[in-house]
Amino acid sequence: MQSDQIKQHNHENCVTTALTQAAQLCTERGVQLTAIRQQVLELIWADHHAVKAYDLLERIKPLQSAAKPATIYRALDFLREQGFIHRVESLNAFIGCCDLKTTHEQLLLICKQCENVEERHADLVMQALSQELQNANFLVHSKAIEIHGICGHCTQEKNTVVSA
Amino acid sequence: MQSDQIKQHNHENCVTTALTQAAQLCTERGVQLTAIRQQVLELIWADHHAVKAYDLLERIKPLQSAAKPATIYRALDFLREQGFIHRVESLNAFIGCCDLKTTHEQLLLICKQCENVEERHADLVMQALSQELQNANFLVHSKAIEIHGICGHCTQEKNTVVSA
DNA sequence: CTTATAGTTGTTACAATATAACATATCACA
DNA sequence: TGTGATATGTTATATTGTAACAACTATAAG
Repeated sequence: MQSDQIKQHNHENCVTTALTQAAQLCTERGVQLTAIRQQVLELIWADHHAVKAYDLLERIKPLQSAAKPATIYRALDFLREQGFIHRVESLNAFIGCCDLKTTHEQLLLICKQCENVEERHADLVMQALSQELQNANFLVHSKAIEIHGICGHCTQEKNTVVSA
Repeated sequence: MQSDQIKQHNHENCVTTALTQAAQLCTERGVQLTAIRQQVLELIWADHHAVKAYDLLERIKPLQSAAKPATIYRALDFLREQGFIHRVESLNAFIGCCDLKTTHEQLLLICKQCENVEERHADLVMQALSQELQNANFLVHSKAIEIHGICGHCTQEKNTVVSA
């Protein structure tokens, strides 16, 4: 409902771009973007919400009537390995990665109200974080940085107050 | 095994401090640190690893033979509400909070090898993050910042290299 | 004291999330 | 066209977490 107002972007672009880039990267890497994998990726990109594995399972059944949990989890594993999606740890859910070209470890802003998940590079945060980890002599394998709250669009809806 | 070497601190202090402070805060707040809740908190503080709910269930059974999943999850809910423990989202597990006095949202460094979880304030990171969130006009409710990798102690064990 | 009430725990059942293991099918290239 | 690697089908089960309602306990007001 209110999430429609948030889509001030042409979401078709997101989907098309994501799928095109994924297909291209798979070719480059010599891995297979099979029908199932592509369908799962498309379903994840249906909107900017995080999607749960069993929801994906329900949604893919019209296309893949034999689909079982393993079907979905395997596709998700593949898509994650290839860096096409993120797992949102604090939601047990998955979102499409907006930026297949550059880095992968980003800030996720998760709106409790419209449920949209926004990915941000947040270079300064990442820089400070790298420094901190270096100080700690900690060798990073992966990062999960997930912030829950209310996004700008949703606060504006209620308050009609725009801060700077 | 190797985690023993990491304990270059007297862990008794951690436990005692945590339990004493928790008891005191409960009194101040007029909430009850019941036997079950205290036992769960103690079990969580057994070491600096994140503990899973069903492991806690097994461990508490000698003390509370009637314990069921709900027993544990209720205690965990209470301890979290009071800020005595953190949930580690990316592990579906729980750790004791080292700092009951000040802020709560800290950096968690999770070692894949010794499985210790270190909590860090990382003020500069948090500062940069606050700025980023303000820029995004995002109203924070909670943060999960979890870094997986190899901790300083474990890398030293292998390499005998100490960086600065 | 005693009794009302909020808070806590007991108990059963089940929902939601995820993986293991092995059989079968398909792809991609020699 | 056969062969090894990759992907999928299938069954079963492990793991994590909640719902709902009954029974008990602490506490504090009368």
